[in-house]
Amino acid sequence: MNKITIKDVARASGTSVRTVSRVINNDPHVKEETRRKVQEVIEQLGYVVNPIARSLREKKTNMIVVFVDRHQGLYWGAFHNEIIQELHRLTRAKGYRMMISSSSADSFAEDENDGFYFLKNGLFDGAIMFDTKQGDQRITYLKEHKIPFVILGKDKSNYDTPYVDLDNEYAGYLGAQYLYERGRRCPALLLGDANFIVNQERAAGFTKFTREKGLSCDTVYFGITDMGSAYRQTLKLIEQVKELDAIFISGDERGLGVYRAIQEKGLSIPHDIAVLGIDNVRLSEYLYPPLTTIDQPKQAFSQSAWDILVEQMEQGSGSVKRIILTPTIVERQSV
Amino acid sequence: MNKITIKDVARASGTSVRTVSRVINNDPHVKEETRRKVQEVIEQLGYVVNPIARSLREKKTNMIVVFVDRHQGLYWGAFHNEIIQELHRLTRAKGYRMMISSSSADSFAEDENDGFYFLKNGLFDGAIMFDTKQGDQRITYLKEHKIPFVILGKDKSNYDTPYVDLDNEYAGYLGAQYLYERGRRCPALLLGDANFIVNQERAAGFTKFTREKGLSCDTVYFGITDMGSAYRQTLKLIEQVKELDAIFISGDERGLGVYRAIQEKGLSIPHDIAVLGIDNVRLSEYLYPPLTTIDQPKQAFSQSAWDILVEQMEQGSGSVKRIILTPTIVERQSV
DNA sequence: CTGAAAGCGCTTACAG
DNA sequence: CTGAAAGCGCTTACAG
Repeated sequence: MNKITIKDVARASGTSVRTVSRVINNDPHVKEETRRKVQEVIEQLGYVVNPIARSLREKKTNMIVVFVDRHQGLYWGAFHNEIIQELHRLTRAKGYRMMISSSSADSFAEDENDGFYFLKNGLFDGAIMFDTKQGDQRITYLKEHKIPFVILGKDKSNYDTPYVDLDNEYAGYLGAQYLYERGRRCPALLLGDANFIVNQERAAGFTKFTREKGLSCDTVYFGITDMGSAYRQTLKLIEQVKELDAIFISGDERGLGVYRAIQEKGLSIPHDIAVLGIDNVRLSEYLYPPLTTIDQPKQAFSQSAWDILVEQMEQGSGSVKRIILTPTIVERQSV
Repeated sequence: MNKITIKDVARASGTSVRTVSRVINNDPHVKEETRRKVQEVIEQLGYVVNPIARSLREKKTNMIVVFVDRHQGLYWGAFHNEIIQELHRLTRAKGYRMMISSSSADSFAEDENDGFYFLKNGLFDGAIMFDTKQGDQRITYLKEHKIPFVILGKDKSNYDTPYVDLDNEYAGYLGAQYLYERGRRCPALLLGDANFIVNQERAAGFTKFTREKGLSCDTVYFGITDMGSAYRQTLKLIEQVKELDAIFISGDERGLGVYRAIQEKGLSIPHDIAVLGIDNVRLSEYLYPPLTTIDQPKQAFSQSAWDILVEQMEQGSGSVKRIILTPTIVERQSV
């Protein structure tokens, strides 16, 4: 641990703490000669400012958190990964630092261990939240305490929370429609945890379309949270529903499970059963056959979220903004 | 931002700051009545301790970082993901908090934006480092400043750095041997960045075996850092080397690329070309056919690293420990 | 069992 | 252009 403080620098350079602070912070009101002298000493002593002391004083840490929840035992998947990468770039460019911590809608209140704890105490200037749930208490907290934040996802419980999200209902609708136009009449939709808003919306859009067309096959399955359950559910579906001709899987990574099940049964994609994903992560392209999927524009997602957050942090709240991105299909060879 | 401080609590409860501090920290020397009173006020005011002030005073933050470097544009893959998950569990159980930040061997020195910056200034009590390189300057820094750390990987430049690593040379050897025993005589090894020690070792082990057996096919390719390059390299290999009968791919995720290339060429796994991975992450099981791979014991990895780190943080340096884990093969159906 | 006070390492009105 | 001093919110010898 470094022990040299601003005081040591002041002493060694024959100036005062105030002056050293000035040069550290690039205040122009310092004589060139003094500045050089101080800088020399800083170099020599290997002084670095203590961000903790600075934060205590400034009430600002220049750090933001992104919260992720656990998914099927893992903290995040390929989609989170790509967003986080983008966010990293963005925050750095603005002189902020970003950390990742885990936090869950369910445990935030009492759990001193939930990463949300940090936020309560001002360790961060703002937060980006993945994986919020219906009626998420954390959102209430953030709003009450006027802490800058933005949700990656949707908030149905409040009108005045900033978020950026895919139009998930449309994604469900679009997927069903795309499959239908390609002649599929008996699609099944596989979805994650029913408590996440995103899944409810995708289900709604999907069902909306199948009802419009009066399809008798319009089953949606929740709780498909990982490759394993996708695999097992697909196997079961193949055995039980004779007319099955398409699987619409929420989350391309989980698509691996459905691919394996179909291929193991000696069936062919897309000839016997078409597969359509949602996400368009890097691996989607390397499934065989390459996966046709609904794109979530990762770049736009990150950029929008960051813009919304920065605005709050730098000019106080202001007007709250919500951004809804429209999904598009990336055609490859699985449908 | 919360504005209630320990002073407010003291005033409102008719006690002193000292006493409030005592109850916050569960000091037994407080009259039961006083404690209750204080706790009531804390509840009522919604007071939470400010960890920044506490850290400044205590010179200890109870936070640790895990550093990850960028890989082919992404910050981490499935393997990192699983380790990080374990680490999360472990740190929480001990009352520490863990954050993830990005840092690279190349940019740490000047780059104020490199996550390593935090460490220099005492924001963390210790560090867990992924992705160190040969002659990594960060290690020198950590040692000089006596900051607790542990490497997930190896350090060839120093004798006295704590790390936990897979026996990567043996992993390379074992893979070649396994393939050989199953009748494969012309394997190719696909590896990531040649600057990472792990890749050099795997190459060495592989070559050691092929030389022992006098195989004429013993090519190793570096720079296969993602699914895309694995895909392209495999395609090229199939076209150019007629006898090719096995691909040994470092990193199961990249295996997706080799699978696609082989299947696209109308070849069959393992009949025409066997595929062997290293990692054993969750998705390995869902490739089709399920991937035979060399296991990295994630649980042992995390537990060992954590133990080493905690020991340093809690009882000062002490003796430095290095742990080498022995890889084993997980047989599935791709060889 | 309880309190007054110093100090952790900074920044910033306020003077000069 | 430069400095002495207060204060950010805690913890902890030191007294009592």
